[in-house]
Amino acid sequence: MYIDGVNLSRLVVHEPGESYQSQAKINQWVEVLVDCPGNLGLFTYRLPPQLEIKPGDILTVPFGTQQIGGIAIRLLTQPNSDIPIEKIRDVEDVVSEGFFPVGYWELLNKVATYYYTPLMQAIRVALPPGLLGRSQRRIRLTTLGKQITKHDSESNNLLTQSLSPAATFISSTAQQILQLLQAHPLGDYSFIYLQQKIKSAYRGVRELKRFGLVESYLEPPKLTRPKLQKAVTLIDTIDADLTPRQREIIEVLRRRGGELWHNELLQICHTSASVLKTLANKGCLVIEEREVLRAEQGPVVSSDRPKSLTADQSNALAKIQALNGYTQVLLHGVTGSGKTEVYLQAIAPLLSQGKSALVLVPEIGLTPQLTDRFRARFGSKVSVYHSALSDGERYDTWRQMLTGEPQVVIGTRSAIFAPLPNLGLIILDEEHDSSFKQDSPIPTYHARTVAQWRAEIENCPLILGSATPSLETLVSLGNLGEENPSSSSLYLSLPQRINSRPLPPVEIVDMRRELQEGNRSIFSRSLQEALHQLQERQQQGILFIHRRGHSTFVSCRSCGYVLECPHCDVSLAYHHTEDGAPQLLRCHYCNYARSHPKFCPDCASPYLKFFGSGTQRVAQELSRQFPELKYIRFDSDTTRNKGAHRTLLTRFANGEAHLLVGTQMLTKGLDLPQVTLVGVVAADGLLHLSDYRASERAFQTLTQVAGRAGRGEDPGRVIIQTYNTEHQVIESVTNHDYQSFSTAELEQRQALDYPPYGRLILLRLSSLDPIQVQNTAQIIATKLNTGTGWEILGPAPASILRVANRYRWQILIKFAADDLPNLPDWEEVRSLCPQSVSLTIDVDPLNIM
DNA sequence: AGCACGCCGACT
DNA sequence: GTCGGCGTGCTC
Repeated sequence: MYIDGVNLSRLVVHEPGESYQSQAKINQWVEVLVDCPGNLGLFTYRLPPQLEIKPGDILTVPFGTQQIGGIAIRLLTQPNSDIPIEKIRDVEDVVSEGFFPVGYWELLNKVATYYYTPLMQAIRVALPPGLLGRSQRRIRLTTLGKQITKHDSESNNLLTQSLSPAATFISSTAQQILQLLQAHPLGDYSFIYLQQKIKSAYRGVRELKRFGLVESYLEPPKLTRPKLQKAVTLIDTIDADLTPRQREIIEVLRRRGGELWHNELLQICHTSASVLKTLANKGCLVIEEREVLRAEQGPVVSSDRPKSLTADQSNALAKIQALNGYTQVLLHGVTGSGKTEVYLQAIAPLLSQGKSALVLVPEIGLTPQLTDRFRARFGSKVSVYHSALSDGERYDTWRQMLTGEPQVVIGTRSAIFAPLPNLGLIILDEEHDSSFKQDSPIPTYHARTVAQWRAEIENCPLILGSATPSLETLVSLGNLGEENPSSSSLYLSLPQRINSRPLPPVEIVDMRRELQEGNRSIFSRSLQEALHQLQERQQQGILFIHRRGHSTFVSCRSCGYVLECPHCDVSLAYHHTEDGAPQLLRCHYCNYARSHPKFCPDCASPYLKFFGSGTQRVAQELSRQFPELKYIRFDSDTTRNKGAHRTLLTRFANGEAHLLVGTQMLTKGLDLPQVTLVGVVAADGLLHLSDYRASERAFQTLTQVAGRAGRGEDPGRVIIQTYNTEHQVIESVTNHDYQSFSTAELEQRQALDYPPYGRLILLRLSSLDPIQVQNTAQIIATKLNTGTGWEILGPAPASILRVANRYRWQILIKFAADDLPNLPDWEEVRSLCPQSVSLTIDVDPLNIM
């Protein structure tokens, strides 16, 4: 971990002592890990007598001219002698007493060390947003500043002359600022904003301040706080002297159980707050603020009971329940084999033992079905935690976890840091999914890796579930054949679908032959026939397309000009919004959008044509060829709004459409029993990606999407269209043969020392200056080449050199997985970067394009 | 990150 | 000589 001067890698938050009361008087100082990007280690603060602090508490402290967040690390009986005592300032406030248990702190330290991230950054991912505050300097007009008119300041005919003899004129900078502030309804902007908007605003503001036209003030940090609501509680009083109206209210309150929310009571009794206040003053009831939880409201689901298990499922469950302490379990179950039921039944006994369980899923929005099933089984013990929640919801759910009530938390990757004190089990569902890896910002952690550490620290089992396990997981289990009781890993297999349903047969269609034989449609004859059949029999299916949008690019037929994003080196994709709405071209990298030009910007020809086939294009083609067929588009364009996934899936489940047309999202754990047909429009986009993981990803995606077919009563059928029928991945997918795929792929990885046999660290460099990044990349690579124990690949420009106007280069460091070499000194590497070049160290990168 | 200070080139 | 740019260092 790089933090100047202080080695924080073994930093320990002292456990909250029992003899806390007596300590409070002695410990007048506290060392604080402060939330400032410079990472300066620990700062000492004085503890004002009215505050009580335990190590691990989240604080607000003064820092320079501002107030910022920090974590109390340890209490001191006397301050460090090397800082002058008069420099020590008082802690401002305690934000949260949610202390970190010892094991949790160890986990965060491990994340910081392994991912070469300042500890504070690791803490940031673990905390809900809005706990670590930061004050902001703002500038506002004074009463005088509001009175001064534009004309006054421009003509320098001043009012100001009467204010200050020095004020002979106002500089143009100051005038601009004044005008900007006067345009604002409240005459109030943040200092930062003014600085961005107007050059050298700092001097202008100082000038205006001298004239008394503006003032600057420090806005205290905006923190997420518990939501409070007034509650009314009945106090049993014998004969109070009450009016009939007051008696009536007391009676209502008594009938409702003696407790109601203040506003509820007002509404029921059609009365006013003053009446309640009077009653409170008479001692008949108490009005107090109470904390209410802002938790995401799940839909009402009818409760269910444990289902009976197949022989494989019960075997797996028995093995899991026999576990004692940390074990990594791979639950390798084919699509539709009932992994979720195993999870549910593994969790149930834990809850009654007073323990909690953590369930991680790739993307929560995509799996309303999964959360519904958990809610049906465990009711209100289930809470959901992910970044799409509002800050308040996240904060409250987080605080609720700290209570230690036995519960089930379902969440996305950041939920691996859920502060559950008594964890009995961690489950990663669809563990192969790449969304468990964070690309940016740092720490670039993988939830699976962190889950392994956490399970080890908490000494509880970790279940990794997948139909297509990642090669990392497969290899980390060691030799699968043998049962090794002393080993801390376990392989469990569910090779059969539930109710003995067969895996769907997979048909490969050679699109080259289709073309040769005169079919120029994007649908092969086989798929066309299947779609007709779907319509005739009123069955349902899924059509998988590798990319969203309408077409991959737009180009001119006359001169070949391709419309590109002005900020990135990619072509713009055409997005069809609605009929009649303006046509949009959009960049998938920076979200730049422009209207579709009528004429070629280069040669003015009106013949602009769309190429490639995204979801929209396929959907259009469907409407043309199958006008009777009803479909629902399911991709990130149509599911952007909150709850859209659920709505679309419900509509599909209600039989409102024959087809679900969509992208990657369709592969992630959808359980739609009525789906009989799965079509893959073109597998080729998946097969030909230029990184070493392309095959693995293609195999996983195709197997998963194929696995959506035939999960119900009716048998399924899968049609995959490709120009590359001989590809090894295609063959493995056709035969549902994970074994042959993994064996072949692992051989290749081993030959090239790629993960899981070797390890990678990717240095990503970016800058607005194309020359400077390239040079820096070269300098760093040269420097790294002088070291030993690793291999350097690159420097190379990123496959899309420019994104959002930043030029990107990268260097890949490859080394053996088992013996950790003396890795380069990152501080030294960082020091080779000029100010304008930013460097990110991505440990175990998944995305190296 | 902010926000100082302090050094240097381009003007009055 | 001052103004206004920006590079450097500090924050308990």
